[in-house]
Amino acid sequence: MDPMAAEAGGVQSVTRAAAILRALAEPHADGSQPADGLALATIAKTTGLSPSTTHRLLRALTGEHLVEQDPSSERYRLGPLAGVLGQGYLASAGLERAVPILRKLCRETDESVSLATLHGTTALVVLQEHSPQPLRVDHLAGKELFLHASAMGKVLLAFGGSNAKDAASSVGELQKFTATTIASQSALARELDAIRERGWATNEGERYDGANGVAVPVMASGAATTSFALGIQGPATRLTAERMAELVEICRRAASDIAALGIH
Amino acid sequence: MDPMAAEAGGVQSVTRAAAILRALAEPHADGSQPADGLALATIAKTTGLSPSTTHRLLRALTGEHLVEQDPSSERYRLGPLAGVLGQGYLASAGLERAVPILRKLCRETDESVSLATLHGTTALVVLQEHSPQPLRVDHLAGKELFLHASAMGKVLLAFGGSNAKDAASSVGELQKFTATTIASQSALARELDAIRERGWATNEGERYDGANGVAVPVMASGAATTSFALGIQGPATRLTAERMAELVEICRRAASDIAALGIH
DNA sequence: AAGATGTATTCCGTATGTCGGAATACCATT
DNA sequence: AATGGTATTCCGACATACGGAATACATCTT
Repeated sequence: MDPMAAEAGGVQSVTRAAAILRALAEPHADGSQPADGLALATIAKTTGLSPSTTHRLLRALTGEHLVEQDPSSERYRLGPLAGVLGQGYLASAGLERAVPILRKLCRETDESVSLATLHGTTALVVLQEHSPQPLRVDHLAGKELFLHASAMGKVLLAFGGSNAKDAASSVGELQKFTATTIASQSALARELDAIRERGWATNEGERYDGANGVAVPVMASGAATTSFALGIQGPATRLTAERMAELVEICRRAASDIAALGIH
Repeated sequence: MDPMAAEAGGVQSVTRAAAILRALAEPHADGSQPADGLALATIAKTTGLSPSTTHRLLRALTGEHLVEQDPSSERYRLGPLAGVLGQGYLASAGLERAVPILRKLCRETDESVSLATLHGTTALVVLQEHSPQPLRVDHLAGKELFLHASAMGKVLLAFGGSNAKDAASSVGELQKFTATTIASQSALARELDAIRERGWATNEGERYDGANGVAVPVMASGAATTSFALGIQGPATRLTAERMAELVEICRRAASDIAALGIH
């Protein structure tokens, strides 16, 4: 039906169900608040499905506990099986074993630490340890970051396996957030080359003013590519360019510890 | 096809996909190890689907990043979208806001603390804070506990809304794990009545010898039923019957703080 | 090395399960 | 009471997904 449906895949009823799940997982969209629960009509609109199809799929998903419906408000939200799958992902990717390493790095640096992986055209935060300090920069695990406007994203592009130009163009349009956001393909490609050269990336207020970060790839020794990046985030006041350069070493050590775990 | 298919629900292709996801999420089954990744044949066998159907569904799921396939071993495991959904569940249920409360309770008691909800015929651990002590009892978040052999499970049964007998019979067969495991419906029903009476439950080695626990319901003031239980777990040496009785009060306070958040 | 299992993967005609418009039921407003 | 906006159910037509069998591939066997 949808002119630009086509997509890759096999069973296009699973695809639709996945679209519904995605819609339920993201609170963003048009900037609305947490707004616990989505109405059927809302889901139908955002997924582009007919209300009756949406309802049928939701029934099936509810039966599987992937979705649950609030008895009073009739709104839908993700169900407990989604929670099980989330933990299952961490376990099956071997990521749980990385938690202690992140925690240690967090304690040693007193800043927020996170691990991200390439997910489609975004960097997905899969693990996160919060800085104990009151002023800090947090990504919630599960959050998707822009590849061109985050240290971890740029690392993933630089060490993703394709050359700088292809990687840069794979991101698509480069949304401009702040004065320092990289805005052109060519500038991004140059930045990626530099990152690959020295082995790490920084982000100085490219997404949010005052929020900096430094990231390194998680690579098995000898490997040339990776799909995980380890990063430290914090306020620009503490995470100055000099401090970030200092932190690279300890960060790199933690990354190689993680790589040694055989993360997938 | 399957004689006992029927099931509730609408779209029975989503049901099958969910079965596959469940299979990938659980490492248990016939006691096999972590065994990162499942082979197509294994998935087909455990779900009872034909290999070609399984493959088609897996293709669709892979396209949606709900599943990913290891390039070398060709085995399947859960993908990053599963991680996103897991976090989305916590967020949409409002559970993230409960984390600080669990953490506080954990610090105050020095024991592992967890929050569980009713999921089908099991108690699903949705949040968990680990005791800092080396000897401790941990449930991993995402783990499913037996309702009749855990303090949190018994609380969920006792305050789930149905009367003691119905609740007791809804569990089905009562698997016997240790000498203290409740083994008969009638004994369970009596226990549930007692729990409802005094407002909290304990578990003294009913699942694992030497592992005790105490749990209270998370109920909005005035409400009579709940679907969440807050529990403390620890070794029997530290968590004696007396100590558990003492902990009930602080535990109950934490539970009412959580209830005040408007958890769903 | 050539064969022989065990995989995952693709093909393709059939019929089964799914689609979505329209009718209904159910609440909240006004 | 009447009304607008929900979620939900029906049902016939169609397209989609089904699964047996054929293929491709890789890893053990002899």
